[in-house]
Amino acid sequence: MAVTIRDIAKEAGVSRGTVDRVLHKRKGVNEEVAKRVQAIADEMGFTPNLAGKVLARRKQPLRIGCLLPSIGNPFFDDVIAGFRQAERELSDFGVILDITQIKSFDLNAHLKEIKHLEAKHYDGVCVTTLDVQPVIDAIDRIAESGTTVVTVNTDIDSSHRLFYVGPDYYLEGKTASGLLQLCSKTQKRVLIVTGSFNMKGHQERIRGFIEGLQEHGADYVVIDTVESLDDDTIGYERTRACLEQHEDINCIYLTAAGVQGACQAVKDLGRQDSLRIFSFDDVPITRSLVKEGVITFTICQQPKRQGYDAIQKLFTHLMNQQDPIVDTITQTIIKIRENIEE
Amino acid sequence: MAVTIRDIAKEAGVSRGTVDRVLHKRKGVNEEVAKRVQAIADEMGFTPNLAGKVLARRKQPLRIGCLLPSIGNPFFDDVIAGFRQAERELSDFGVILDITQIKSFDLNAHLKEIKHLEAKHYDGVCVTTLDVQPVIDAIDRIAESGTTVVTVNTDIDSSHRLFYVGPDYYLEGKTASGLLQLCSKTQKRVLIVTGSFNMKGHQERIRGFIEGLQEHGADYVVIDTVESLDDDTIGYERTRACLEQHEDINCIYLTAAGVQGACQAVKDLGRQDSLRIFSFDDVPITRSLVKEGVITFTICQQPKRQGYDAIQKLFTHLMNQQDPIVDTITQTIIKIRENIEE
DNA sequence: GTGAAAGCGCTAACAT
DNA sequence: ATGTTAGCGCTTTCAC
Repeated sequence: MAVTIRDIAKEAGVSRGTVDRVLHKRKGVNEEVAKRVQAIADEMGFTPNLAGKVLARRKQPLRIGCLLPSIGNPFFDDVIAGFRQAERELSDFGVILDITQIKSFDLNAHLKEIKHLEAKHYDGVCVTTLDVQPVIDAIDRIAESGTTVVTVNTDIDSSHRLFYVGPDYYLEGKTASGLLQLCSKTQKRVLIVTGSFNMKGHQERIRGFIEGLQEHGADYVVIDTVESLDDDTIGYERTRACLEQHEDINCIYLTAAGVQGACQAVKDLGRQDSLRIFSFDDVPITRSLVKEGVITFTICQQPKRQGYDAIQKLFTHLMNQQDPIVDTITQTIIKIRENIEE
Repeated sequence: MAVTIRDIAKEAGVSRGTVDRVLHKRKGVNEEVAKRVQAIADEMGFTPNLAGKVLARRKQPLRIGCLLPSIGNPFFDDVIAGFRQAERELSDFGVILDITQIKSFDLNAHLKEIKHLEAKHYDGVCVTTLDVQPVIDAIDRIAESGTTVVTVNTDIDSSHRLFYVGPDYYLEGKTASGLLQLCSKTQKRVLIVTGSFNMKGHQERIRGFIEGLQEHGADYVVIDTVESLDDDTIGYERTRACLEQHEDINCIYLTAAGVQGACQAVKDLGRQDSLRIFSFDDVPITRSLVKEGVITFTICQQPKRQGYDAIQKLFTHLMNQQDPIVDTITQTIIKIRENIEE
């Protein structure tokens, strides 16, 4: 049977109240006594019982605020599903989630919502946001106010976020390069359609891809790299223009959204049989294009797990089951027609 | 704030004890009263609080017995890791796991250990065992004695197991066929090295593979299908014999263990560059062969998740948070050199 | 057949 | 500075 606060109290010859004070490093305890109690607790291998803790502080629910740039971006549906599952499982433990969704990557929108988060004084905060200085400053302010901050899906360069849960974008790119190498014998003539040159994740996917090809000693040439700005119309036009100009392109590497547009250009030009197309993530549009056989591989990052794990880990931390705090890098998942869901 | 037993009691004008009796369908309650209380509970949307339950029944820990044919089979290390993680997370809730490991697939060993499981009268039991009639009967006996039985990794054809957590072996095979199709242009001349014709999982992997090739309209021929009996020496000899006899084999499909032996034969004959090798699972030997570039793809099934989810779901059920009971089919994960761990 | 009370481990408010 | 107590939601025991 596990050690309880009672056991420690008896062993130390003090009351449970005192033990509680010591364990929470609250003051108002004689130093001698505190030391002795702590020593006994350590020695007996005390770990507080979660059920007991939860029940005791049930009137003050644990409030967690989330922020996602998810409006209009179906990728985040799965992250939210993960949030919701964690919330359901933790609802008996008094956890309440507030999810704020904003549209895309507008700096001011992010700053404004982060201000709101700060004002709400959450116990914990879980965000996907922009990795730029003003945002970092705003985040750090929240952290300093006593709220635990964690990042999901996209990390920010802040010493104050407790941990990150998300993919390794570089590895995703490298994995794409490995697959291309396996399924093509001839020279690879690649068109890269990226989302934005300003998005670190997109850039990392390109870097991993290129460096992977180089490590393989692959015979490749990048014909062009264009931005879709995550927009189908732009994706369509730029892809089409490139394909028309370069008859010999045999691979399209799509690092972000705009997939539907790019693939439509391929179809309109009747080139789908002479092209290997790589994309990222498993959203309705990529899924159906994979099933159609237009996209060969789509490389995924366990978005639901990201949401779920981020909240679970945050909860665990807030209940101070102090395990070592490490980032969680989700797996790089290769999906083809056969192993994509449904 | 969530509805509690107290709320119901007050609303119904009875004591908490009575409400508890009704909710547990224990007798000793006037039928009229029972009906009314139940109606009120339903109406108010009562769901019992996990923390409260756990704490109340803390003197009788929840005992779960596990059985795995894992001795000498590193695959199960991850399943066990999943068990252990779940056990750690649930230890505050009074969960205790007993893991029994046996060597391989000897019928009598399985029967003997299942007898032991029965004698222990666990609250729940989680097994990987043989899908044959004597075992099924033994399992059903446990289930009828009031213990909840679930299967992990390999299902059994028993109406009494509550749910199954594990892979879809057929889909794994199909995924392999899809990959082969993608990375080979010429006629596929395949050697199948399976574990045992008696193992349903291995057979399903073959069936999925073949049917997948057929659906693709692939140009293929299965040169031979041999058993390794999960043994490296046998795997070596039979693979070598086949390869020597058939110079034109260009693909080896390894459905089970014996991988090291088979690959050694390939190496000894200097054929690794002219062969695509597919294997299953991410164990030390497949992992190192993938990294070496000998195995191209290894197709995995989230073994750690299997162990973790099986215990978590079992726990949830035993605490009668009655969600709908469905099997959990783990994902089919493609690993290549780039995205395999480490 | 039903109510009342104790207790699981912990925290917080109150008392000394 | 320390001890005592009530109470979180639930189960169980005991009393009526």
